[in-house]
Amino acid sequence: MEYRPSEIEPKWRRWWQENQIYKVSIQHDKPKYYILDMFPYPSGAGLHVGHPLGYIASDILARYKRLRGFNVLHPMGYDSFGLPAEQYAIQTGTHPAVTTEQNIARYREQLDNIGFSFDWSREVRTSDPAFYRWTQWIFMQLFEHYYDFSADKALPISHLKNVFSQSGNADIHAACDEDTPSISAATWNGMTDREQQLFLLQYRLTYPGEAYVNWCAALGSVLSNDEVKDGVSERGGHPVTRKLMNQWNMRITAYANRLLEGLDTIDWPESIKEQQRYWIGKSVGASVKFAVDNHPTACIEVFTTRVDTVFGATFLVLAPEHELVPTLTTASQRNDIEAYIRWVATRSEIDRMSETKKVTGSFTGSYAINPLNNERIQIWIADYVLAGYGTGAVMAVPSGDQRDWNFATFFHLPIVAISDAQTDLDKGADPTKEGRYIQSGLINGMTYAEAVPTLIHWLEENKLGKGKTQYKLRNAVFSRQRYWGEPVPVFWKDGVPNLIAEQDLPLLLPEIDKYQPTETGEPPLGRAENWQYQGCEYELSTMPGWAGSSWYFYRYMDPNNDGAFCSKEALDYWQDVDFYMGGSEHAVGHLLYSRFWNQFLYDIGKVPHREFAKKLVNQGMIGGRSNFVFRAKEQFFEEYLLKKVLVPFFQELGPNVVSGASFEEDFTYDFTFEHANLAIEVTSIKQQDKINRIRQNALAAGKRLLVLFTEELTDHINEPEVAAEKIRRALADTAAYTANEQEPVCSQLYVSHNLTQKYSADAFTPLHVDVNIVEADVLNLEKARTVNQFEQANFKLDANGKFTCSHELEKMSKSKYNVVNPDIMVAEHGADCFRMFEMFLGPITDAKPWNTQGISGVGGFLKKFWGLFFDKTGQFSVTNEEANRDEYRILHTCIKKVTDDIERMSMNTCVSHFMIATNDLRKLNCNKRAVLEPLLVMLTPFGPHIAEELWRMLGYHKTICDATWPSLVEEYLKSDTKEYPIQINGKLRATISLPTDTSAADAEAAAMALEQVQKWLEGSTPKKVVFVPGRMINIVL
RNA sequence: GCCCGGAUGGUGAAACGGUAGACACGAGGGACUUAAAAUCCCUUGACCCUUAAAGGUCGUGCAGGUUCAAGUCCUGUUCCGGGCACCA
Repeated sequence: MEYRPSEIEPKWRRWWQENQIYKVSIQHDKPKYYILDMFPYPSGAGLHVGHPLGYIASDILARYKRLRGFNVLHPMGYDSFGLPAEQYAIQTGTHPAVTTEQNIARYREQLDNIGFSFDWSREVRTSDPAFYRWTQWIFMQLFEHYYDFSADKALPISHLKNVFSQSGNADIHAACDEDTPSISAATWNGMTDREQQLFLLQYRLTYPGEAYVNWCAALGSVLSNDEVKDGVSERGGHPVTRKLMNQWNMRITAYANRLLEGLDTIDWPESIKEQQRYWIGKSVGASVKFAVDNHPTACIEVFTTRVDTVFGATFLVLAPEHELVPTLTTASQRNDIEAYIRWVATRSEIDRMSETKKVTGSFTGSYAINPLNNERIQIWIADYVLAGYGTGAVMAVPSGDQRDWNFATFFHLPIVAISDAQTDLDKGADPTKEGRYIQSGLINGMTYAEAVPTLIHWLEENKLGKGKTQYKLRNAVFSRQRYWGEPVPVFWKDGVPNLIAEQDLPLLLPEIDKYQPTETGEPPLGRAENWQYQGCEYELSTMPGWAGSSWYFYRYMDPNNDGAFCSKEALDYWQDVDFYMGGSEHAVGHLLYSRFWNQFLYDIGKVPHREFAKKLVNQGMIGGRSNFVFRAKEQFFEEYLLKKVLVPFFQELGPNVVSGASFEEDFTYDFTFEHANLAIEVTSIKQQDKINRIRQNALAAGKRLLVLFTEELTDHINEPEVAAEKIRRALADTAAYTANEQEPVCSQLYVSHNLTQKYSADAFTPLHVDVNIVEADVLNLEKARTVNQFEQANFKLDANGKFTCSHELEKMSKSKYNVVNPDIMVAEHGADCFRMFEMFLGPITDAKPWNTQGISGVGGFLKKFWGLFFDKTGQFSVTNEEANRDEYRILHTCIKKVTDDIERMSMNTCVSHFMIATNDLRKLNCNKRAVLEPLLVMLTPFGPHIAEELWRMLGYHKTICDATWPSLVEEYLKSDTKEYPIQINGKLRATISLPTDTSAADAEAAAMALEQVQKWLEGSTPKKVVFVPGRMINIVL
């Protein structure tokens, strides 16, 4: 029986579905394993071959874990709120829900084709009210909580109210707005309810506040930074202004430290963790207050991460915008300072950012007092200090900071060494933390670790500073002025936001007439009629894309629960994600925000772990690989004529044939036969104007003219004698003008890429060709003929009868004709082949271009594997005979390698191991159940369809998905002998077969006895012989 | 400028510090066939030497180092990709 994936694959997919093979439920007698893929946004373009890369890898892991006895949760769903559907709605009026539904149907069809083991009964969609009801519910919990630094967790607002009424906010150590005033209990108790509510907003974990946004009036929307290019919108080029808007925010900064520390507890790629660390941007340091000489009330506060270098601070630098600058500028310096400030004002942000070499600055004339040593140091301003960051002032330590060193050197300011480990201070700064401090007052002789706490203690004692931690992380804007998102469950009363009652959830997205902002600039929800809560206005903004994706992984555990986002029972069993697969582009968006929400849900006792995903793997992106065909230009035909057709004429007629200096001159001819007074012109039949002109030209010059159409040359491209014959006839003829009377068949000629080198580069136009009609850079002519582009084309094939294309790596995009739909791959090669091929491409984490070159190798493997189960006549033939040692060795080698490699997600090498085992077993003609059956079980995660089919043939009636992963018997891997490599000075010179238990002395003796070794020894005695048992022998001369 | 990756045959790639290039594609040669397809077998890093057998030199971006032994570890450097941008 032949292997026919197109027959067996749909059959088993149907059977799996009908028998609910992938439906999972809580099973307390089995360990759980939760494997999650980042869910896709269902875009209109459908799935391309880049998407399934991660899905296939996680599916292999899921099926593998199931075979190993785990109860595997492996769900899929859709992040179905999003901008593209809304933009389509604005253009066409189609409700985004409709578009989304269609796109989801298409995604589902494509996903189903690949044979994934998703439990579709658990599908979630973020735009489903049954889902977003709980997104809204979590929002409400955030609103009802604040972050208490003393408890180091979120606590209910009601607790905060109690404390306020007892003792004000003096003793509350909580995350709140920067400018929150201190209040006493009396003040709090004296407030009206409205005043109290407004005051509490400064503490809530989600709160409305003013924020600057990129407002584009023409598009009626807020744009992200990268949608704004050069001050105008990327789409349409409309003006964009900074607009202050009332926006909901998430107080993620409250969790900055926990988000940072949590990174150390999870097995995520280091690069993702680094990006998150950088984003959070924790700097531990100290603030130091500098008094100013002659200005008793002024005080300059700086933040430094290197307080240990304070004795090396030889000047201060303020941002030009710093509020103290006018005060500190002395009369004599005023002109300079003002000129400098004016100059800075003319410089754009870009100028300021790109300038890194030139040192600029200006001295204010004032001096600060270093509080540690009472030295008078100059106060400068410079544009490298930013007003918006920290305090807008830095202490400059030229011996420890290169930028400060540059500044000091340029302006001849003092450079003071502070550590005995600093070197080469005349050449540059040395930021070392090694050594012991010198010229550093109270920390002289100390190490870094001793100096920092000493200094901070001293600063705090003298009230001249304190230890301080800063974060770069800002609170996250949560509002979007859009329609297609979750409504915020808030109504406004008296300028105070209030939550709607929990039993009124979900707050449904209202129907509106148009998906654009209102005429008054309110979000689209402002168009909804009679959309009010108890007579009050609802919040009109919606939630951002990351709202639903910040917690969806819990919904899969209990997708249909309408009493909770997830039941306690489900959470107790499934706990958290064991393995999360997705793209690294979500490094700080989704992956940071979902960690934040999870930490919060943990604080309020709703989820069991601080981190929701133990392990994360990023799959690499798949780029497009474009193919090009080469269309012949006129120059090609001229060169062709010269090389292929005119050669015999040269031999016959010698120098009487002349070719035009440049083929494209209007007033010379392509070729001339002087003796016969005949000119030849090569051109397209479409160039009637040109033909007429040349014809008149020839007439006037008294020359006879032969016009060869490129199209007729194309018709007979492989028969140069046709054209040659024509020239011969023209030479013998007397007619003044000759051209073809027949209409040529072909209009264009395409030349195989490997032939194009014989011609000049100008002879062709490279054109994108749809990669779906190209196999391994060879154009499939049959398919090509059905494409418009090639309807009237002729193809010049290479010597092997093939038409080759060139290739280039580009982004995968429709316009480049390099988008590959997985459906096509599945239709052509089968889902199992497609799955294994994607894995065979290389390590899962590597970015790589899509290239189907090589897929035939995987197809060939599957055929061979299938063939192991059949005899020569095509009859299914598997025997129950006992397997021999060689056969078992092949099997168990494969078990070991595949098991190890799946565990470390090295799917590409797994495929290789299957190939090796199959090749080896074929050589032995092994068709024994004892070997083939375990091998088949191992193949199941990779090729589930072929595995299920052969499993039935082996006589089983239940699915192979519940078979048992074979266990390794080490005994079979042992062999009696080992082929030892023998190295001389580390270079391989010979090999020798020795028993595995050979002693070092015996091995050495055996090696030394070898003729090849003796040759290298030349009678001398080796200095040393290294013997690594089971590895190698190295003889050192 | 800073941070993080990467660099191995014609191609995708393998390789616990221990026989570099497994496995596969492509290419070349051969078998089967009336022929083609399919299938199977052999060769395939570069170079040198040789009738052959065999042998040698070089080789994992480049230059050093550690080691009996380096694609792998260390230092420096070049190029490519990604991220961030004067963040104190």
